[in-house]
Amino acid sequence: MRDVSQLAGVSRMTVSRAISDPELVLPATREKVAKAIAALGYVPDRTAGSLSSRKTGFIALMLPTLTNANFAAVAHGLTEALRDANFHLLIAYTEYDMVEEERQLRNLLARRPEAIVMTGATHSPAASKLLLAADVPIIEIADLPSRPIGHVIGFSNHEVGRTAARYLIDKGHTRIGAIGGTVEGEVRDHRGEERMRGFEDELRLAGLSADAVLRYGEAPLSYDHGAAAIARLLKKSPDCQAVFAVSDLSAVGAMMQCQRMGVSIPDQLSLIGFGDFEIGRIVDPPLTTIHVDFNELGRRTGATLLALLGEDGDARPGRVDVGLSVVERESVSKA
Amino acid sequence: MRDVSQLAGVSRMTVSRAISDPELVLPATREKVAKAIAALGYVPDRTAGSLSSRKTGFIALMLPTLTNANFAAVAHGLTEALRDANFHLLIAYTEYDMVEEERQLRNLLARRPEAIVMTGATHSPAASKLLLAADVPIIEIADLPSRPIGHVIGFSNHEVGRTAARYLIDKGHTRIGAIGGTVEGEVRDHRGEERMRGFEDELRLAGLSADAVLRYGEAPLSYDHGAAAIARLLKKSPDCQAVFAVSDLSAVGAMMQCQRMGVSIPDQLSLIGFGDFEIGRIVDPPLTTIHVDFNELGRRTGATLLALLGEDGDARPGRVDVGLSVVERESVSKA
DNA sequence: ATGAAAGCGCTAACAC
DNA sequence: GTGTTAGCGCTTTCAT
Repeated sequence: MRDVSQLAGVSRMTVSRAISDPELVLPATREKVAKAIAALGYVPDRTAGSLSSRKTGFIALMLPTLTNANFAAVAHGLTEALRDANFHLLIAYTEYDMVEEERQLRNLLARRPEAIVMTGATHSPAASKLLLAADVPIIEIADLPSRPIGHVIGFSNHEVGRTAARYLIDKGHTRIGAIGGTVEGEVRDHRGEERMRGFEDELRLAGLSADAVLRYGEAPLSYDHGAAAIARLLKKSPDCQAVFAVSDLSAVGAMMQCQRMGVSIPDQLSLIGFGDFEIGRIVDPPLTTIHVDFNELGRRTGATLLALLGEDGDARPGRVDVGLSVVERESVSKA
Repeated sequence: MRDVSQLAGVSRMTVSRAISDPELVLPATREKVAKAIAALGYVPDRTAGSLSSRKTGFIALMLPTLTNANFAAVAHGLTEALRDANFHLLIAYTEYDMVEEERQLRNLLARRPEAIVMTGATHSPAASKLLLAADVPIIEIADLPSRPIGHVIGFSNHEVGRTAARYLIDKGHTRIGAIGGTVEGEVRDHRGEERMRGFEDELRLAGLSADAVLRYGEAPLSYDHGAAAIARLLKKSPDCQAVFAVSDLSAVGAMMQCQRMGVSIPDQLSLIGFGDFEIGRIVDPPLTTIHVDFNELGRRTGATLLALLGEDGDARPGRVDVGLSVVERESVSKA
C-alpha cells in the first residue's frame, strides 16, 4: 500500500479511503489511486485491515457435513446474501460429532467472526459456554430449540416427523414404520432423531404401534443406509404398509432396494421421505417427501445477519419458523 | 492476552510461547498459563497472530460448486489432511463462471492464503496474472493442463472421454452418442467439455460418427439435465445403441427418463457415466461409470501442501496423475 | 478533502 | 527459559 501511495503521490490514508469509501475522495484523486493500484497489481491485505478496524468480515458457519445438498444449499444461499457486503463465510463441519464441533468452534472463534451461524441447537456444555462468551450475534438454524442461545431461523424437526406420520395415517395406513440413524455413539444426528421422535409421538397419539420404527446406522445417512435399513425393517416387520425415512437419501436407497427385492412401491409399500432432494423427483415412482426451503433458510439467515451487523443496537433475538410442506408425488398409496 | 499474562504472572511473550510452542516453556510455567487461559476463557486472536507472523494459516480452495459430491469430497479430503496442521480452508466457488472466478480470487487473495488450490486449469487472463503474482504455491487439481501455473494433481478429462468411447466400442457398439453441457455462454464446464472432446476424438479414431454427441444445457449438470438430454438425443438419433454421459448425475437422470419412456437399459440402450457417484451403485441397473478417486485427490493435495509449506526451498512444480478406472456394472451390454 | 500520529493483538528477533 | 523491543499493514481519530 505504501508503494501505491507513493506512485499516486498521496498519503496511505487516502489510498485506504479510495478503496474502502471512495465517496470521501475527490474523483481525480480516486483516479490516480486506481491507476497506481492497477499498475502495481496491489491487493489490499484484509488481515491487517481486520486487526485495525476490528472487523474481520468473517461469518462462521457450522454445518454437520458438506456432502449434503440441503446444507450445501444453506451455505449457498448465505454466500449469495453476504457476497455484496463483502463478508466471507468460514465453514466448519462437525461430521455429526459434538466433540469435533467444540474443536471446530474454538478454531472458528480464533478467527474472530462477526457472527456465528450454527446448524442445530444441540451443543456440548463447553461449546455453549464458548458461544455465550463470544459476544457476537449467534444464529441457530434448521432447528427450533426451546432454549435458544441467540436468534433462531429454522423449522421444527419434531413437526416434520409428526406431519409424516399424520400423512400416512390419513392415507389409511395402520402398520407404519420408519427408518433413521442410531442414537448410540458419539456420531449422531440430533435433528434426524427429533424427526423420529415426532413420528413416534404422532403414531402413539393415533393409538398405533411404533414397533416398526427402526434406528440403524450412523449419520450421515445416505442411499446405502436406506437400502440396508429397509431390508432389515421388512424382515422384522413384513406386514409393514408404509414407511417414513428421515432423509430422502435413505428413502431413495430404500426404494431401489425394494425394486431389487420385488416389493412394488407404492402398491405393496408406501414411502415418504424428508428433504425434497432432487433425486426424489427423478426416481420412479417419484418420491413423496416433506419439503423445507433450505435455500430460503440460507437467504433469510444472510438477510438477518446483514441487519444485525448493520445497526448498532443489535435487535433482541428473533425466532423465525420457515415451515414445511408435504410434496405429494407417487410413492404413497391409499391403504 | 495481556489479562492472561498478568493473571499467570508472566510476560505476554511467554503466554504466546506456551500456546504455540509449549516445548519452549517450563512445565510449571506452562501450567500457570493454562490455568489463566481456562479461567479467563481466552481464545487467541489469529488475525493478529497472522499479521505478525506473516502466516495466516489459510489455504484457498476454488471450486466450481459446493453442491457436487466429488468436489465436496475434495474439500473433505483436504480439510482432513490440513486439520492437524491447524490450517483453515477458505472455500470459494465459481458456479462455472470465469468472471466470478476472478472476483472470488481477488477476495481470496486479500486474505493472504499461504497456498492456492484451483480446480481446473482454465482461467481468465486476469485470473492467471493474479495467480502468477501471488507468490504462494499454486496447485491446480482435477485436470492435467499442458501449460500449468504451478503444481498439478489431477487426471486427464480428455482421457476419461476416450476411455468411455473405447469401452463402448470394445463392447461392439457402433452407433454411439454422448450427452454433456453446452459451450455457449459464460457458464461452462471446461473439464466436462474436455471429456466430450476426448470422446469425440476416440470415436473419430475408430472411424465412427460423432453426430450423436449432444451438447445441451448449462453447468452444473444434474438429474434433470440427463433426463432432458437423453429424450432429445433419442429423438434426434433413435437408433443410438450406447451413450456416454459426462456426469453420473446426468447418466442417472437419463436412466430414469428411459425407464419412463419404456427404453430398457442396457438391452435397448447402454449407458456409461463419469464420477462414480454413490447413486450410481444404487440404481437398477447399477451404473457402469468411470471412477476417479477424488478423496485421494484431496488427501494428496493436502499432503503436497504440507510438504510445500513445511520446507523452505519449495520444490519445483510437481505433476501427479491420479489416474482413472472403469467401474463395470450393469448398464452397458454387448452389441 | 487530505494528512499525521497512534495503535489493533499478536510474534520475530534479540537480549539476558 | 523468559523478557524486551519493534513492527506486521492497515484504519481510527484527530488535525488541518
